[in-house]
Amino acid sequence: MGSPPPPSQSLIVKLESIAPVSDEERQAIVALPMTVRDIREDHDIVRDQDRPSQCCLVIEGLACRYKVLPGGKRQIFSFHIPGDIPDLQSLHLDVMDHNLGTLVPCRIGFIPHETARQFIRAHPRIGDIFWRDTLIDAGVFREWITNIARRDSYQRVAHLLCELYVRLRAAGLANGRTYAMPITQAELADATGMSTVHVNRSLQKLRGDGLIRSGKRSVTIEDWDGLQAAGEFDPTYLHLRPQALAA
Amino acid sequence: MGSPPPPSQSLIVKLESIAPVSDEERQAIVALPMTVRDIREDHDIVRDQDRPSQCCLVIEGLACRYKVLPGGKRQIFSFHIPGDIPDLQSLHLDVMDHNLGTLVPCRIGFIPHETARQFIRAHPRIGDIFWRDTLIDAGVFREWITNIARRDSYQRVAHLLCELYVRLRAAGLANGRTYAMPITQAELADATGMSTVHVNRSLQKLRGDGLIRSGKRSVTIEDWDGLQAAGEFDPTYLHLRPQALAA
DNA sequence: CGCCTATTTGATCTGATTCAAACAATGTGG
DNA sequence: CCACATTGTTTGAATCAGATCAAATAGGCG
Repeated sequence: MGSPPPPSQSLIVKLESIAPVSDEERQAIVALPMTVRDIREDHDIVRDQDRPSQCCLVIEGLACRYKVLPGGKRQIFSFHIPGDIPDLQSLHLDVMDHNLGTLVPCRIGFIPHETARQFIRAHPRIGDIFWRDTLIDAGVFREWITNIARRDSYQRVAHLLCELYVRLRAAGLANGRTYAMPITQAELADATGMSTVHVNRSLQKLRGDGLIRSGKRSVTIEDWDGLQAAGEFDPTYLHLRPQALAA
Repeated sequence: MGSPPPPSQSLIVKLESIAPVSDEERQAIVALPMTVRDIREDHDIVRDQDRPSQCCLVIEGLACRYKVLPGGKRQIFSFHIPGDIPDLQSLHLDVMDHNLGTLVPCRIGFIPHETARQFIRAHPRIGDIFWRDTLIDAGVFREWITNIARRDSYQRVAHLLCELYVRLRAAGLANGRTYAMPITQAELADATGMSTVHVNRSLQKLRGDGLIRSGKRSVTIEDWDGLQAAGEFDPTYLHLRPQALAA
């Protein structure tokens, strides 16, 4: 029913989840020119050492930032859902220090740096929201440091599931207590610094404890309070506005 | 000889290490009004949950960002040397999601948010450098994630020592291959997600392997190539300008 | 149906933690 | 200037969480 939402709809929802956006600004975002491209699963969008000339907006799908170490091990730094601009940093840091890749088939919008810069100049308040967004990113990284360094495997996985849930809910992408999670256990392992085997056992324990149910590429939270407690999860670091947090 | 440098001198050096700064901008920075205060060792400058109304510049000393977990464990996210503005983020994120504290007696400059905002408006290019700086912060966090999640204790400590060295050198605070490191092993443990005991043993091994010498609150790098190799250290993620990197 | 990828299970091994105590360095007050 | 307290470093022994290795099972899908 009705025409499909413009590609920038998810971006508007995202920005509104972290700061107020005026009508005029909303319209400017809708008018923001971008090239939309579909990218297949497990494909790099931007690579370590690249010097991107555009930013990319996740319109549909799921992406992640990661790095591959000399020994071949992979570390995932963050997952990116529709509305995220994972390489906003390339506006100010010319050379990439990590990769950005898809986890599932994605629809990605590309915005040339020059366009983005003009846009920020014309709408400085949105520029500030962008800055704010990159600062939240940094907060997420700090939380991941804490998670990996100081929590045991069970807590780690619980925490990650909480984060995904709250972010997806704020983006309007959760269905009650259920959300799509097309992430393999190997990828969860690369994100949490654990082995696949142990991710599996931790998930089993979370299920056994009645905190979650996990089916085919999706998760249902059975006991939200319990899951938060298990992961010592406190969403403050996501700096979401109250309405996005409650959602 | 001559008068002491103005408190903003370290800030200028820092900004120049990550982007070019014009004469006019340099003068504006020197003129930037700030309140200077000496803060004693092991004291919090800003606390988790605070809503700061000013940013702080490390003029002298060493500070760190950290969080304390429910169980009482502490995680250190970053060390901050003269020239750093560790809570620049508070300009855009009203509530703190971590603490900022001193590790040694520090001289700190406080710049009211309103002043900083006006300054950025008047000197947008410096605003961009500030943004860039917070993006580099995020890069450092990512590297710490990698370090903690994917490297063993020996590598972790080596990597951290490399990072400190390169940053201090870029700030003009290294003396050849020697630099002040008034960080206890317990603090190194809190930064690397290890136990004090193991930090100690890793340091001993680094010494035994002839990579470093460490004396009273200082470190001397005996074998720079070896130390970098041991820690898989690659300074790209610090996004320093070539001249600052070479220093 | 058969191939490929993802999940699950079991057994073993190890890097790092924990606990406990000695030792060294530094500072403090008498 | 020394006794004492305090904080940081070092050492040893026991233990454990999680990695690793290996193999079985379960889903998707062409």
